[in-house]
Amino acid sequence: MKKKTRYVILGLLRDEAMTGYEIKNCIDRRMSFFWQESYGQIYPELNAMQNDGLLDAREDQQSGNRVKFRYTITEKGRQVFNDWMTEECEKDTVRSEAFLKFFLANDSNQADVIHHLEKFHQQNRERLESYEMFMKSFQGLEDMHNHKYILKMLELGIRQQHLYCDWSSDYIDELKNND
Amino acid sequence: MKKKTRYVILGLLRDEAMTGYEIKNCIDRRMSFFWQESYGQIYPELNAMQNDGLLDAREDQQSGNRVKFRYTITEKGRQVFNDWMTEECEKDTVRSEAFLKFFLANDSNQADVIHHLEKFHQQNRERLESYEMFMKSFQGLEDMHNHKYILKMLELGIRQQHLYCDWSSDYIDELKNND
DNA sequence: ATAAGCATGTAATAAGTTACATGATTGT
DNA sequence: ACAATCATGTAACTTATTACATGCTTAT
Repeated sequence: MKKKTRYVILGLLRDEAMTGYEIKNCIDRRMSFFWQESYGQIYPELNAMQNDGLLDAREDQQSGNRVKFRYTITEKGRQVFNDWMTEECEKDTVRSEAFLKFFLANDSNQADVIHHLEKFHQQNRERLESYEMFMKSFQGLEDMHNHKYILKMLELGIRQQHLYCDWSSDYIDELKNND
Repeated sequence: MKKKTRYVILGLLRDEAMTGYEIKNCIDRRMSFFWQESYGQIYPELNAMQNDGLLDAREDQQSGNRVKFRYTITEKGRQVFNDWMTEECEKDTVRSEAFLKFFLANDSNQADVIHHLEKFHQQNRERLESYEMFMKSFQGLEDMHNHKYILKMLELGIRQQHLYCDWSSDYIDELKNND
């Protein structure tokens, strides 16, 4: 898959100016169930995008000789984002080691499968809770309409987490009662 | 994520001897919702694994000067696979361009979102059908028990596809009725 | 004071895709 | 005859992760 780092950045900056660190954080906290980016992708890309005129950087001088950059999207940046929105989507790339193990297991691996299922269940419950908190943070907001698209994705994320939790918890019971 | 190519291969070869081409095919048809591998990963890895004594190759001489290799797992290969089964799972890596667009959209992209949702719905319906066919191919088999683990994953895959289809179809209706 | 989190960046390494090259077999 | 699918492999390229380096700010 072609790298999409610049579109994620552009998409997030449409709403508010952000630093590279905040961008990374936002992706990790809110988008982790369908996307990830590392600092090694984000920081060089921010510089390249500024170079291409897609972003403006506001330099926040902190005390000492350290600098902090808060980026804003330019008109050209909005254009590039909207052009990408129009393009066809490439196929997903997914790699889940847990699913791989679940799929390839046989009876000789039952104990390992139960262990991985328990971990899987716990992680998905935690993620579910964090999505529900994020969802609640929207409740009561005036400009709910502006967040319609995020909310719809969040709804899907929550339903997916429910599915994963239910499935793994039933599966654990089945395997344990089989002995 | 560390590459897992050898474990996928090992896992598939535990059940039956396969060629590299068949391995790729199997991953594409049955495991695509949580895993993918390309020929550029599979063929070099098969040679490395043979070198490491994890596989034996049976050379199927075809007419002409072409050769075809059917691989079998060795005892050492089974050991390596079982050791991996015991290891903790790394975090998933997922990249879905469609989800990214759904999440980052706003009203100015509504038409694009509807288009991508329709494509998304269609692709997921097709995938659902192919999983249901694969599921049916197990029905009536004597050794159902041996496929318990695959069936459980298939069940999850089918439920996930249902969720994606239902969600996207509702979402399309919502967006269309909003005009 | 000190730990956790905020903040930016690069270089080395690893992983993964794609295009290319080749040719056999099977079904229509 | 022709197309689709079976079949193997490599080289060039792109993408992504990780470890390292540095130092500020905020809350306890």
